[in-house]
Amino acid sequence: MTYSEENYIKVIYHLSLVSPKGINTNAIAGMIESKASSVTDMVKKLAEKELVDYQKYQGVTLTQKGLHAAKMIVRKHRLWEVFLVEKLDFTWDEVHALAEELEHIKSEKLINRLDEFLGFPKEDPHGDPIPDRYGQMIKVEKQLLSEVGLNKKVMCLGVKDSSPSFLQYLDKHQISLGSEIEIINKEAFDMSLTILMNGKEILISNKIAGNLFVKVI
Amino acid sequence: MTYSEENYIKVIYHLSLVSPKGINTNAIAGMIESKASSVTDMVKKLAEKELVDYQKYQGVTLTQKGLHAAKMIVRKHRLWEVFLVEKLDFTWDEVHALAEELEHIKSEKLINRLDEFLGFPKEDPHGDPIPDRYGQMIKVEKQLLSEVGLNKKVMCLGVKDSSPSFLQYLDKHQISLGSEIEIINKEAFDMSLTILMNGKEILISNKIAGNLFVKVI
DNA sequence: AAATAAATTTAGACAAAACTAAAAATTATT
DNA sequence: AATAATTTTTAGTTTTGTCTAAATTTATTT
Ligand SMILES: [Mn+2]
Ligand SMILES: [Mn+2]
Ligand SMILES: [Mn+2]
Ligand SMILES: [Mn+2]
Repeated sequence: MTYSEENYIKVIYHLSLVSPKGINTNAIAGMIESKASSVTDMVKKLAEKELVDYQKYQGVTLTQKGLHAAKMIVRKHRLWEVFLVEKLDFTWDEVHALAEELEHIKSEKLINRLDEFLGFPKEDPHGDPIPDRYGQMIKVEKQLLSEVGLNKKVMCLGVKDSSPSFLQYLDKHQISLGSEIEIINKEAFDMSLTILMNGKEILISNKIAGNLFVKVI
Repeated sequence: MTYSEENYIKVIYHLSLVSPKGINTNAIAGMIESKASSVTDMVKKLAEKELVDYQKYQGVTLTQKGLHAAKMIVRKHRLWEVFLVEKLDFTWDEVHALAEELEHIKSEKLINRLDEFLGFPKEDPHGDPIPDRYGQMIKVEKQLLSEVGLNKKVMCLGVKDSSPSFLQYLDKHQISLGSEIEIINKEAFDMSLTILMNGKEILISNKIAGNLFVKVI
Protein backbone atom coordinates (compact mmCIF):
# COMPACT_ATOMS: atom_id res chain seq x y z
CA MET A 1 0.00 0.00 0.00
CA THR A 2 1.28 3.42 -0.97
CA TYR A 3 1.32 6.50 1.24
CA SER A 4 -1.64 7.90 -0.66
CA GLU A 5 -3.69 4.69 -0.59
CA GLU A 6 -3.22 4.57 3.17
CA ASN A 7 -4.52 8.10 3.56
CA TYR A 8 -7.62 7.26 1.56
CA ILE A 9 -8.32 4.07 3.52
CA LYS A 10 -7.96 5.94 6.79
CA VAL A 11 -10.33 8.70 5.69
CA ILE A 12 -12.92 6.17 4.51
CA TYR A 13 -12.63 4.47 7.89
CA HIS A 14 -13.19 7.70 9.81
CA LEU A 15 -16.19 8.59 7.66
CA SER A 16 -17.61 5.06 8.11
CA LEU A 17 -17.70 5.53 11.88
CA VAL A 18 -20.09 8.44 11.46
CA SER A 19 -22.28 7.18 8.62
CA PRO A 20 -22.30 3.42 8.16
CA LYS A 21 -23.65 3.51 4.56
CA GLY A 22 -21.60 3.87 1.42
CA ILE A 23 -19.16 6.76 1.72
CA ASN A 24 -19.55 9.19 -1.13
CA THR A 25 -16.91 10.67 -3.35
CA ASN A 26 -17.34 14.26 -2.28
CA ALA A 27 -17.04 13.46 1.41
CA ILE A 28 -13.73 11.74 0.78
CA ALA A 29 -12.52 14.56 -1.45
CA GLY A 30 -13.37 17.05 1.28
CA MET A 31 -11.40 15.23 3.95
CA ILE A 32 -8.38 14.46 1.83
CA GLU A 33 -8.32 17.92 0.26
CA SER A 34 -8.48 16.67 -3.29
CA LYS A 35 -11.07 16.67 -6.05
CA ALA A 36 -13.93 14.24 -6.62
CA SER A 37 -12.41 13.04 -9.87
CA SER A 38 -9.17 12.11 -8.10
CA VAL A 39 -11.20 10.19 -5.54
CA THR A 40 -12.97 8.20 -8.23
CA ASP A 41 -9.62 7.17 -9.69
CA MET A 42 -8.20 6.13 -6.34
CA VAL A 43 -11.33 4.31 -5.25
CA LYS A 44 -11.15 2.16 -8.37
CA LYS A 45 -7.62 1.22 -7.47
CA LEU A 46 -8.60 0.37 -3.90
CA ALA A 47 -11.48 -1.77 -5.20
CA GLU A 48 -9.02 -3.53 -7.51
CA LYS A 49 -6.94 -4.39 -4.44
CA GLU A 50 -10.08 -5.55 -2.60
CA LEU A 51 -9.70 -2.97 0.14
CA VAL A 52 -13.12 -1.46 -0.60
CA ASP A 53 -16.37 -2.48 -2.22
CA TYR A 54 -17.32 -0.01 -4.89
CA GLN A 55 -20.11 0.37 -7.42
CA LYS A 56 -20.35 3.38 -9.62
CA TYR A 57 -22.44 6.16 -8.14
CA GLN A 58 -23.15 4.06 -5.03
CA GLY A 59 -20.30 5.15 -2.80
CA VAL A 60 -17.71 2.95 -1.17
CA THR A 61 -17.45 0.69 1.89
CA LEU A 62 -14.41 -0.96 3.44
CA THR A 63 -13.97 -4.71 3.03
CA GLN A 64 -12.80 -6.76 6.02
CA LYS A 65 -9.29 -6.45 4.62
CA GLY A 66 -9.69 -2.70 4.19
CA LEU A 67 -11.13 -2.28 7.68
CA HIS A 68 -8.19 -4.08 9.22
CA ALA A 69 -5.71 -2.05 7.19
CA ALA A 70 -7.42 1.16 8.32
CA LYS A 71 -7.30 0.15 11.97
CA MET A 72 -3.60 -0.60 11.70
CA ILE A 73 -2.93 2.87 10.31
CA VAL A 74 -5.02 4.44 13.09
CA ARG A 75 -3.11 2.29 15.60
CA LYS A 76 0.19 3.62 14.31
CA HIS A 77 -1.05 7.20 14.22
CA ARG A 78 -2.22 7.14 17.83
CA LEU A 79 0.73 5.25 19.26
CA TRP A 80 3.12 7.73 17.68
CA GLU A 81 1.05 10.54 19.20
CA VAL A 82 1.42 8.97 22.63
CA PHE A 83 5.16 8.60 22.09
CA LEU A 84 5.56 12.23 21.09
CA VAL A 85 3.62 13.49 24.11
CA GLU A 86 4.83 11.03 26.76
CA LYS A 87 8.46 10.64 25.75
CA LEU A 88 9.38 13.71 23.75
CA ASP A 89 7.30 16.28 25.65
CA PHE A 90 5.28 17.49 22.69
CA THR A 91 1.96 19.17 23.44
CA TRP A 92 -1.32 17.63 22.28
CA ASP A 93 -1.83 20.29 19.65
CA GLU A 94 1.52 19.54 17.96
CA VAL A 95 1.36 15.79 17.48
CA HIS A 96 -1.38 15.23 14.93
CA ALA A 97 0.58 16.64 11.98
CA LEU A 98 3.68 14.62 12.88
CA ALA A 99 1.71 11.41 13.36
CA GLU A 100 0.22 12.00 9.93
CA GLU A 101 3.69 11.22 8.56
CA LEU A 102 4.82 8.63 11.09
CA GLU A 103 1.69 6.49 10.58
CA HIS A 104 3.09 5.46 7.18
CA ILE A 105 6.27 3.81 8.48
CA LYS A 106 5.88 0.21 7.43
CA SER A 107 6.83 -2.23 10.17
CA GLU A 108 4.57 -4.37 12.33
CA LYS A 109 7.47 -5.14 14.58
CA LEU A 110 8.32 -1.51 15.13
CA ILE A 111 4.79 -0.55 16.09
CA ASN A 112 4.36 -3.53 18.41
CA ARG A 113 7.63 -2.71 20.14
CA LEU A 114 6.60 0.92 20.44
CA ASP A 115 3.27 -0.20 21.93
CA GLU A 116 5.15 -2.24 24.53
CA PHE A 117 7.63 0.57 25.23
CA LEU A 118 4.69 2.90 25.96
CA GLY A 119 3.04 0.37 28.27
CA PHE A 120 0.20 -0.63 25.91
CA PRO A 121 -1.75 2.63 26.20
CA LYS A 122 -5.49 2.36 25.56
CA GLU A 123 -6.04 5.96 24.45
CA ASP A 124 -4.13 8.65 22.60
CA PRO A 125 -3.56 12.22 23.86
CA HIS A 126 -6.93 13.31 22.44
CA GLY A 127 -8.91 10.59 24.21
CA ASP A 128 -9.27 8.39 21.11
CA PRO A 129 -8.99 4.62 21.52
CA ILE A 130 -5.86 2.81 20.28
CA PRO A 131 -6.52 -0.46 18.42
CA ASP A 132 -4.39 -3.39 19.60
CA ARG A 133 -2.47 -5.54 17.13
CA TYR A 134 -5.68 -7.38 16.25
CA GLY A 135 -7.69 -4.22 15.75
CA GLN A 136 -9.54 -4.46 19.07
CA MET A 137 -10.07 -1.28 21.03
CA ILE A 138 -11.99 -0.14 24.09
CA LYS A 139 -15.24 1.70 23.62
CA VAL A 140 -15.80 4.37 26.25
CA GLU A 141 -19.29 5.81 26.56
CA LYS A 142 -19.03 9.48 25.82
CA GLN A 143 -21.26 12.21 24.54
CA LEU A 144 -20.76 15.73 23.34
CA LEU A 145 -20.88 18.44 25.96
CA SER A 146 -23.40 20.26 23.75
CA GLU A 147 -25.85 17.39 24.29
CA VAL A 148 -25.68 17.25 28.06
CA GLY A 149 -28.57 18.69 30.12
CA LEU A 150 -28.47 21.65 32.45
CA ASN A 151 -26.93 21.36 35.92
CA LYS A 152 -25.18 18.07 35.12
CA LYS A 153 -21.60 17.49 36.24
CA VAL A 154 -19.37 15.94 33.61
CA MET A 155 -15.78 14.85 33.12
CA CYS A 156 -13.91 15.71 29.93
CA LEU A 157 -12.84 12.54 28.07
CA GLY A 158 -11.82 13.57 24.61
CA VAL A 159 -12.03 15.93 21.66
CA LYS A 160 -13.88 15.48 18.39
CA ASP A 161 -11.70 17.98 16.53
CA SER A 162 -7.96 17.75 17.18
CA SER A 163 -6.88 20.80 15.23
CA PRO A 164 -4.22 22.94 16.94
CA SER A 165 -6.51 25.97 17.21
CA PHE A 166 -9.18 24.08 19.13
CA LEU A 167 -6.66 22.36 21.41
CA GLN A 168 -4.93 25.65 22.10
CA TYR A 169 -8.28 27.18 22.98
CA LEU A 170 -8.79 24.40 25.54
CA ASP A 171 -5.29 24.92 26.95
CA LYS A 172 -5.97 28.64 27.32
CA HIS A 173 -9.06 27.88 29.40
CA GLN A 174 -7.28 25.11 31.29
CA ILE A 175 -9.60 22.43 30.00
CA SER A 176 -7.84 19.07 29.65
CA LEU A 177 -8.78 15.39 29.69
CA GLY A 178 -10.03 14.66 33.19
CA SER A 179 -11.31 18.18 33.85
CA GLU A 180 -14.60 18.31 35.73
CA ILE A 181 -17.26 20.70 34.48
CA GLU A 182 -20.73 21.69 35.64
CA ILE A 183 -23.24 23.19 33.23
CA ILE A 184 -24.67 26.30 34.87
CA ASN A 185 -26.59 27.86 32.00
CA LYS A 186 -27.64 27.20 28.43
CA GLU A 187 -28.47 30.25 26.36
CA ALA A 188 -31.52 29.47 24.24
CA PHE A 189 -30.60 31.91 21.47
CA ASP A 190 -27.16 30.62 20.46
CA MET A 191 -26.84 27.47 22.61
CA SER A 192 -23.75 28.87 24.30
CA LEU A 193 -22.99 27.48 27.75
CA THR A 194 -21.91 28.89 31.06
CA ILE A 195 -19.84 26.24 32.80
CA LEU A 196 -18.28 26.00 36.22
CA MET A 197 -14.75 24.65 36.37
CA ASN A 198 -12.36 24.84 39.34
CA GLY A 199 -14.74 27.32 40.99
CA LYS A 200 -14.61 29.66 38.02
CA GLU A 201 -17.46 30.37 35.64
CA ILE A 202 -16.63 30.56 31.95
CA LEU A 203 -18.70 31.03 28.85
CA ILE A 204 -18.21 28.72 25.89
CA SER A 205 -19.83 28.70 22.46
CA ASN A 206 -21.97 25.88 21.11
CA LYS A 207 -19.24 25.10 18.61
CA ILE A 208 -16.73 24.48 21.40
CA ALA A 209 -19.24 22.35 23.34
CA GLY A 210 -19.94 20.40 20.17
CA ASN A 211 -16.32 19.27 19.96
CA LEU A 212 -15.77 18.17 23.56
CA PHE A 213 -16.53 14.58 24.54
CA VAL A 214 -17.61 14.12 28.17
CA LYS A 215 -19.36 11.66 30.45
CA VAL A 216 -21.85 12.57 33.15
CA ILE A 217 -20.46 11.88 36.62
CA MET B 1 12.93 18.03 -0.69
CA THR B 2 11.20 14.85 -1.78
CA TYR B 3 11.85 11.37 -0.43
CA SER B 4 13.76 10.52 -3.58
CA GLU B 5 15.84 13.70 -3.65
CA GLU B 6 16.87 13.04 -0.06
CA ASN B 7 18.04 9.54 -0.94
CA TYR B 8 20.16 10.90 -3.79
CA ILE B 9 21.71 13.62 -1.65
CA LYS B 10 22.58 11.11 1.05
CA VAL B 11 24.18 8.72 -1.43
CA ILE B 12 26.23 11.52 -2.98
CA TYR B 13 27.36 12.49 0.52
CA HIS B 14 28.46 8.95 1.38
CA LEU B 15 30.34 8.61 -1.92
CA SER B 16 32.00 12.02 -1.35
CA LEU B 17 33.53 10.81 1.90
CA VAL B 18 35.43 8.12 0.01
CA SER B 19 36.40 10.01 -3.15
CA PRO B 20 36.42 13.77 -2.81
CA LYS B 21 36.30 14.44 -6.58
CA GLY B 22 33.15 14.66 -8.66
CA ILE B 23 30.88 11.72 -8.03
CA ASN B 24 30.02 9.93 -11.23
CA THR B 25 26.64 8.85 -12.49
CA ASN B 26 27.26 5.13 -12.43
CA ALA B 27 28.45 5.14 -8.82
CA ILE B 28 25.24 6.85 -7.75
CA ALA B 29 23.11 4.53 -9.85
CA GLY B 30 24.82 1.53 -8.25
CA MET B 31 24.14 2.72 -4.71
CA ILE B 32 20.58 3.81 -5.30
CA GLU B 33 19.73 0.76 -7.38
CA SER B 34 18.58 2.73 -10.39
CA LYS B 35 19.91 3.39 -13.86
CA ALA B 36 22.47 5.97 -15.00
CA SER B 37 19.85 7.77 -17.08
CA SER B 38 17.62 8.20 -14.04
CA VAL B 39 20.57 9.61 -12.14
CA THR B 40 21.27 12.16 -14.85
CA ASP B 41 17.67 13.36 -14.64
CA MET B 42 17.72 13.65 -10.88
CA VAL B 43 21.11 15.29 -10.75
CA LYS B 44 19.84 18.03 -13.04
CA LYS B 45 16.99 18.67 -10.68
CA LEU B 46 19.31 18.78 -7.68
CA ALA B 47 21.56 21.23 -9.54
CA GLU B 48 18.49 23.36 -10.31
CA LYS B 49 17.82 23.49 -6.55
CA GLU B 50 21.48 24.35 -5.89
CA LEU B 51 22.06 21.25 -3.80
CA VAL B 52 24.83 20.02 -6.11
CA ASP B 53 27.27 21.46 -8.62
CA TYR B 54 27.01 19.63 -11.89
CA GLN B 55 28.58 19.85 -15.30
CA LYS B 56 27.80 17.36 -18.00
CA TYR B 57 30.12 14.37 -18.04
CA GLN B 58 32.10 15.82 -15.09
CA GLY B 59 30.25 14.23 -12.21
CA VAL B 60 28.64 15.99 -9.30
CA THR B 61 29.67 17.56 -5.98
CA LEU B 62 27.55 18.76 -3.08
CA THR B 63 27.18 22.50 -2.52
CA GLN B 64 27.36 23.84 1.03
CA LYS B 65 23.58 23.73 1.11
CA GLY B 66 23.57 20.15 -0.21
CA LEU B 67 26.23 19.07 2.27
CA HIS B 68 24.23 20.42 5.17
CA ALA B 69 21.05 18.77 3.91
CA ALA B 70 22.89 15.45 3.61
CA LYS B 71 24.25 15.69 7.14
CA MET B 72 20.77 16.35 8.49
CA ILE B 73 19.47 13.21 6.80
CA VAL B 74 22.38 11.19 8.16
CA ARG B 75 21.72 12.71 11.59
CA LYS B 76 18.11 11.54 11.47
CA HIS B 77 19.05 8.11 10.17
CA ARG B 78 21.55 7.47 12.94
CA LEU B 79 19.47 8.92 15.77
CA TRP B 80 16.54 6.71 14.79
CA GLU B 81 18.91 3.74 14.76
CA VAL B 82 19.99 4.56 18.30
CA PHE B 83 16.37 4.88 19.36
CA LEU B 84 15.45 1.51 17.88
CA VAL B 85 18.36 -0.27 19.56
CA GLU B 86 18.39 1.53 22.91
CA LYS B 87 14.69 1.98 23.52
CA LEU B 88 12.91 -0.65 21.47
CA ASP B 89 15.47 -3.47 21.82
CA PHE B 90 16.10 -3.94 18.11
CA THR B 91 19.37 -5.60 17.13
CA TRP B 92 21.99 -3.72 15.13
CA ASP B 93 21.30 -5.77 12.01
CA GLU B 94 17.60 -4.81 11.96
CA VAL B 95 17.74 -1.05 12.26
CA HIS B 96 19.27 0.13 9.01
CA ALA B 97 16.25 -0.72 6.86
CA LEU B 98 13.85 0.95 9.29
CA ALA B 99 16.00 4.06 9.61
CA GLU B 100 16.01 4.25 5.83
CA GLU B 101 12.31 5.16 6.11
CA LEU B 102 12.38 7.12 9.36
CA GLU B 103 15.15 9.44 8.10
CA HIS B 104 12.59 11.10 5.81
CA ILE B 105 10.24 12.30 8.56
CA LYS B 106 10.34 16.06 8.21
CA SER B 107 10.64 17.83 11.54
CA GLU B 108 13.65 19.57 13.04
CA LYS B 109 11.90 19.76 16.36
CA LEU B 110 11.17 16.04 16.44
CA ILE B 111 14.74 15.06 15.72
CA ASN B 112 16.18 17.52 18.25
CA ARG B 113 13.80 16.23 20.91
CA LEU B 114 14.72 12.66 20.03
CA ASP B 115 18.41 13.58 20.29
CA GLU B 116 17.81 14.97 23.78
CA PHE B 117 15.67 11.96 24.79
CA LEU B 118 18.54 9.66 23.81
CA GLY B 119 21.09 11.73 25.77
CA PHE B 120 22.81 13.31 22.76
CA PRO B 121 24.59 10.14 21.57
CA LYS B 122 27.78 10.67 19.58
CA GLU B 123 27.69 7.41 17.63
CA ASP B 124 25.09 5.08 16.16
CA PRO B 125 24.90 1.31 16.79
CA HIS B 126 27.39 0.67 13.97
CA GLY B 127 30.02 3.04 15.34
CA ASP B 128 29.25 5.84 12.88
CA PRO B 129 29.32 9.44 14.14
CA ILE B 130 26.04 11.34 14.61
CA PRO B 131 26.08 14.95 13.35
CA ASP B 132 24.70 17.47 15.85
CA ARG B 133 22.07 20.01 14.82
CA TYR B 134 24.76 22.13 13.16
CA GLY B 135 26.27 19.21 11.26
CA GLN B 136 29.28 18.86 13.57
CA MET B 137 30.38 15.35 14.49
CA ILE B 138 33.29 13.69 16.25
CA LYS B 139 36.01 12.12 14.18
CA VAL B 140 37.42 8.98 15.74
CA GLU B 141 40.71 7.65 14.36
CA LYS B 142 39.99 4.22 13.01
CA GLN B 143 41.43 1.90 10.43
CA LEU B 144 40.32 -1.31 8.80
CA LEU B 145 41.35 -4.51 10.56
CA SER B 146 42.71 -5.72 7.21
CA GLU B 147 45.30 -2.93 7.31
CA VAL B 148 46.63 -3.57 10.81
CA GLY B 149 50.02 -5.27 11.21
CA LEU B 150 50.74 -8.65 12.74
CA ASN B 151 50.67 -9.14 16.52
CA LYS B 152 48.90 -5.86 17.15
CA LYS B 153 46.09 -5.67 19.69
CA VAL B 154 43.05 -3.69 18.53
CA MET B 155 39.62 -2.68 19.72
CA CYS B 156 36.61 -2.94 17.42
CA LEU B 157 35.05 0.50 16.84
CA GLY B 158 32.70 0.16 13.91
CA VAL B 159 31.65 -1.51 10.69
CA LYS B 160 32.07 -0.33 7.14
CA ASP B 161 29.23 -2.47 5.82
CA SER B 162 26.07 -2.52 7.91
CA SER B 163 24.17 -5.16 5.96
CA PRO B 164 22.29 -7.70 8.08
CA SER B 165 24.36 -10.62 6.79
CA PHE B 166 27.67 -9.05 7.87
CA LEU B 167 26.33 -7.95 11.25
CA GLN B 168 24.84 -11.39 11.87
CA TYR B 169 28.21 -12.92 11.04
CA LEU B 170 29.82 -10.72 13.68
CA ASP B 171 27.12 -11.67 16.22
CA LYS B 172 27.72 -15.34 15.52
CA HIS B 173 31.40 -14.91 16.33
CA GLN B 174 30.62 -12.67 19.29
CA ILE B 175 32.37 -9.68 17.80
CA SER B 176 30.78 -6.41 18.87
CA LEU B 177 31.84 -2.79 19.28
CA GLY B 178 34.38 -2.74 22.10
CA SER B 179 35.64 -6.28 21.45
CA GLU B 180 39.40 -6.66 21.81
CA ILE B 181 41.24 -8.60 19.16
CA GLU B 182 44.86 -9.67 18.62
CA ILE B 183 46.13 -10.54 15.17
CA ILE B 184 47.96 -13.86 15.41
CA ASN B 185 48.53 -14.72 11.78
CA LYS B 186 48.14 -13.27 8.31
CA GLU B 187 47.94 -15.78 5.49
CA ALA B 188 49.96 -14.46 2.55
CA PHE B 189 47.93 -16.32 -0.07
CA ASP B 190 44.43 -14.98 0.65
CA MET B 191 45.11 -12.38 3.34
CA SER B 192 42.86 -14.21 5.78
CA LEU B 193 43.58 -13.58 9.45
CA THR B 194 43.82 -15.69 12.56
CA ILE B 195 42.71 -13.57 15.48
CA LEU B 196 42.64 -14.10 19.23
CA MET B 197 39.49 -12.96 21.00
CA ASN B 198 38.46 -13.84 24.56
CA GLY B 199 41.19 -16.50 24.59
CA LYS B 200 39.79 -18.20 21.49
CA GLU B 201 41.45 -18.30 18.09
CA ILE B 202 39.24 -17.74 15.09
CA LEU B 203 39.91 -17.46 11.39
CA ILE B 204 38.38 -14.60 9.40
CA SER B 205 38.56 -13.83 5.70
CA ASN B 206 40.11 -10.70 4.25
CA LYS B 207 36.65 -9.54 3.24
CA ILE B 208 35.48 -9.62 6.86
CA ALA B 209 38.63 -7.84 8.04
CA GLY B 210 38.12 -5.24 5.33
CA ASN B 211 34.76 -4.26 6.80
CA LEU B 212 35.71 -3.93 10.47
CA PHE B 213 36.97 -0.61 11.80
CA VAL B 214 39.41 -0.87 14.72
CA LYS B 215 42.00 1.13 16.61
CA VAL B 216 45.30 -0.22 17.84
CA ILE B 217 45.43 -0.32 21.65
C1' DA C 1 46.26 9.47 -34.03
C1' DA C 2 42.75 6.47 -34.95
C1' DA C 3 39.91 2.98 -33.40
C1' DT C 4 37.56 0.81 -29.82
C1' DA C 5 35.44 0.61 -25.34
C1' DA C 6 33.15 2.63 -21.54
C1' DA C 7 30.51 6.13 -19.41
C1' DT C 8 27.09 9.56 -19.80
C1' DT C 9 23.37 12.03 -21.71
C1' DT C 10 19.20 12.52 -24.65
C1' DA C 11 14.81 11.04 -26.49
C1' DG C 12 10.76 8.89 -25.91
C1' DA C 13 7.65 6.05 -22.98
C1' DC C 14 5.28 4.67 -18.74
C1' DA C 15 2.98 4.41 -14.03
C1' DA C 16 1.23 6.96 -10.04
C1' DA C 17 -1.38 10.54 -8.37
C1' DA C 18 -3.07 14.64 -9.00
C1' DC C 19 -5.81 18.29 -11.86
C1' DT C 20 -9.65 20.71 -15.21
C1' DA C 21 -13.42 20.49 -18.11
C1' DA C 22 -17.06 17.95 -20.10
C1' DA C 23 -20.35 14.13 -20.02
C1' DA C 24 -23.39 11.09 -17.59
C1' DA C 25 -26.14 9.56 -13.74
C1' DT C 26 -28.68 10.43 -9.68
C1' DT C 27 -31.49 13.26 -6.72
C1' DA C 28 -34.48 17.09 -5.85
C1' DT C 29 -37.93 20.37 -7.34
C1' DT C 30 -41.51 22.13 -9.70
C1' DA D 1 -43.46 13.27 -15.07
C1' DA D 2 -40.45 16.55 -16.72
C1' DT D 3 -36.92 19.72 -15.60
C1' DA D 4 -33.30 21.54 -12.84
C1' DA D 5 -29.61 20.91 -9.63
C1' DT D 6 -26.19 18.12 -7.72
C1' DT D 7 -23.07 14.45 -7.68
C1' DT D 8 -20.12 11.38 -9.90
C1' DT D 9 -17.55 9.66 -13.60
C1' DT D 10 -14.83 10.02 -17.90
C1' DA D 11 -11.43 12.08 -20.94
C1' DG D 12 -7.49 14.34 -21.51
C1' DT D 13 -3.29 16.75 -19.10
C1' DT D 14 0.47 17.46 -15.80
C1' DT D 15 4.31 16.34 -12.61
C1' DT D 16 7.54 13.15 -10.50
C1' DG D 17 10.49 9.54 -10.93
C1' DT D 18 11.57 5.76 -13.31
C1' DC D 19 12.85 2.93 -17.52
C1' DT D 20 14.95 1.34 -22.44
C1' DA D 21 17.28 2.30 -26.47
C1' DA D 22 19.92 5.36 -29.14
C1' DA D 23 23.22 9.05 -29.51
C1' DT D 24 27.09 11.48 -27.75
C1' DT D 25 31.21 12.30 -25.14
C1' DT D 26 35.26 10.78 -22.74
C1' DA D 27 38.76 7.29 -21.77
C1' DT D 28 41.65 3.51 -23.23
C1' DT D 29 44.03 0.80 -26.57
C1' DT D 30 46.25 -0.29 -30.42
MN1 LIG E 1 -1.06 10.39 6.59
MN1 LIG F 1 -5.17 11.74 18.12
MN1 LIG G 1 15.96 6.54 2.68
MN1 LIG H 1 24.14 3.02 11.11
